[in-house]
Amino acid sequence: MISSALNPRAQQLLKTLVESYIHDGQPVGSRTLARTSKLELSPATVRNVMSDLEELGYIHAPHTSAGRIPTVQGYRLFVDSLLTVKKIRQNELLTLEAHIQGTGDADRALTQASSLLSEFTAMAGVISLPKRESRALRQIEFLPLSNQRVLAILIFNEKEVQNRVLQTERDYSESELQEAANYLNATFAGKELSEVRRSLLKEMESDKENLDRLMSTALAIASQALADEEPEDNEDILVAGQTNLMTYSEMADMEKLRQLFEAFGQKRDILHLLDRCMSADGIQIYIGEESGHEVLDGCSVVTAPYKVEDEVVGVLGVIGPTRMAYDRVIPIVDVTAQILSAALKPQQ
Amino acid sequence: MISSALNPRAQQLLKTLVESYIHDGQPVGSRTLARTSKLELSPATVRNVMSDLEELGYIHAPHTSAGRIPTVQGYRLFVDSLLTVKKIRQNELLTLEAHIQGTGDADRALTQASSLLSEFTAMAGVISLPKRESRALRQIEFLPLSNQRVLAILIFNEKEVQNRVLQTERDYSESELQEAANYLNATFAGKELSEVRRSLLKEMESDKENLDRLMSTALAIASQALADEEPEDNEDILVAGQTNLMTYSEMADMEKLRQLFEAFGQKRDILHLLDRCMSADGIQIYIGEESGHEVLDGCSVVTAPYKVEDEVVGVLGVIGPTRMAYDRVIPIVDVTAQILSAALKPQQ
DNA sequence: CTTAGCACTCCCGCGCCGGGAGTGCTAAAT
DNA sequence: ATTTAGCACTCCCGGCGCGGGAGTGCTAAG
Repeated sequence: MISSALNPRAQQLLKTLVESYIHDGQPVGSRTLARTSKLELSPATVRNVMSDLEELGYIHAPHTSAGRIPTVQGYRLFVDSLLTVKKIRQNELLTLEAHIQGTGDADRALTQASSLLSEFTAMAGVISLPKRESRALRQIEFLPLSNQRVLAILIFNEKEVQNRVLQTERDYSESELQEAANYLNATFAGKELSEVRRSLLKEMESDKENLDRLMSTALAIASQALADEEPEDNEDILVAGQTNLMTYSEMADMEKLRQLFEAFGQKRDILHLLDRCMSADGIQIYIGEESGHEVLDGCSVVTAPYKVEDEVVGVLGVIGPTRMAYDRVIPIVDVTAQILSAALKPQQ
Repeated sequence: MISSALNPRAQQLLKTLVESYIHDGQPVGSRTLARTSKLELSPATVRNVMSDLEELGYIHAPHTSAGRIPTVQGYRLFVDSLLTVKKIRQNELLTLEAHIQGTGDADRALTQASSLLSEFTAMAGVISLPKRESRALRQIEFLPLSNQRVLAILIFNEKEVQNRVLQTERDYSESELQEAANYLNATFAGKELSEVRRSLLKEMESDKENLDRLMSTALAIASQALADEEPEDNEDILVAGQTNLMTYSEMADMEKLRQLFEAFGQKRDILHLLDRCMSADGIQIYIGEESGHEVLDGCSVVTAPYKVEDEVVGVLGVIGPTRMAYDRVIPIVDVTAQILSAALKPQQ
């Protein structure tokens, strides 16, 4: 038995083993490993080291007489301290800049990011939509519809528009609504949404009796229009290139793949995972079971948060088989996050 | 050789054969067929008939000594003139009504329709979004943004809201925009979009010189705001439950399935197919290669158009393996289309 | 501690074989 | 003339055994 801290030679061998397995997907034996690693060792020596590595849980053999493949723990050690990441390719960098930074449209930038991630890695690209916290109400409009319904249009910040149909207790005339809107705009424009809600409530509480008709109308409708922020809508993700995953032999199990795709569709699980990555402020990697989600068994997730004005607002990344080219994927995810952050910087 | 019109007995046998194959997915032999069909015939007689059916191209044997399976032509004859469709199940009917008709929201009704189609058939549900032709402009609003950009909000019909960011030649003040909007609303509200565009152009042409500042502002911005209708946006489809397809053994070919999913993602091909179904005004079925799209090889598509005010505005349907329970699927698609049509009827 | 040698294990592809299912043909029966 | 029984034949499919190859663990020598 050997001390559980690995000596440099064992590390080097583990590194080459993982690289070799990632490269061609087959268990690596002592002979190949002896040849591939720069160390001048005989297969027999290598075998001894491999035996130790197995005992420590970094690699394991699928059966008695096959080579070894990395365990999750092995991958973990590999990405944490053995990996030498490559530089991102020049043309990839240029394409990312052109397609993400180029467009002024934030939504489009997100879509592009996810889609380019999937394209460059040949796996699935994911991105969580930015949480928009400080939404200043800029303007509010009401339009009467038939049957006691009112269309409310809310405009936030620069150019975010939201509209919803309200069911009201009676029909309102156009001018009535116009007045209400005018009042609300005068009172609340430029204020934070949460603040608006608060003062709205206060106002309704306090002056209950001596409200004039106009104000009571305005408040009644406004409170409904601003009621609960749509709960799920901003909790959302974009997935691109999921079909890429179908080309990997390790994803051949149709039923497991189905469940994975299902998870992409439901978005819930994936979203939770991405949310967890928000806290860390660099590259975050979940290998296989580490994610804690059954469906991601056999998959790894590489993510990086992206920021607006130095505050993390979302996460992007890729999902693919555990056996992925981390040395290429990591810089791609990293750079994409940076470029996206730059692209989302509010104009001047 | 037998006359190419099938005698009743051959038809009956073909019918039972297809039913049997659809039911358990295995080539049907003469013995089973003789037993299953209500006709009192010996396997030998059945074999003779089967031989004829094969010669006519309705069935074929995967290899010398397996039973027969229907060809595309066989399926075609089956659905065209042999099939006896079942009644839709009561609980399915109720669920459809509750979830599609129940909600007042048109968008939600479409999503529900597609998703219920997939749920009830255990295949993929598709629906093409309704083409909205007569879009009366109801109101138009402008808001100034930074850097010579203007946010235009267009409201159509009842409650359709659209917004776009315009790049203008100079900055406009809020009041300037307000005036322009007022003018436009007064002039064009309630008119057809196409008509608005036409008179807008005419006005710009004719009075070029003696326009006052207000009108020229209004026209300049409006022409841009209404410029080209977003070209692709309404050309869209919803797909639900594609993962269902992964459970069918006939979809086991991963690469083909990948291409199919890719087609769902691109939407182009599927959309074209659905568009073709718009013309027919009842159930439309494409079996296997009949669709003309390579990716749909081995798949069948069952569609029905849905209407608003007696005019076809879209198509819904399901996509699944050619070997599907047509007798159950057809009424489901049919009824769903009817319920959706009813649900989309403009209120009162 | 490293290495050569060696016996051993296990997978994998291959060919073989026998059973089962279903066919087509022929000749007899209706 | 159609239907049917009988029969030989074909083909798939699963199981089996076999040999080769790859890789291991152990032992003993360097």
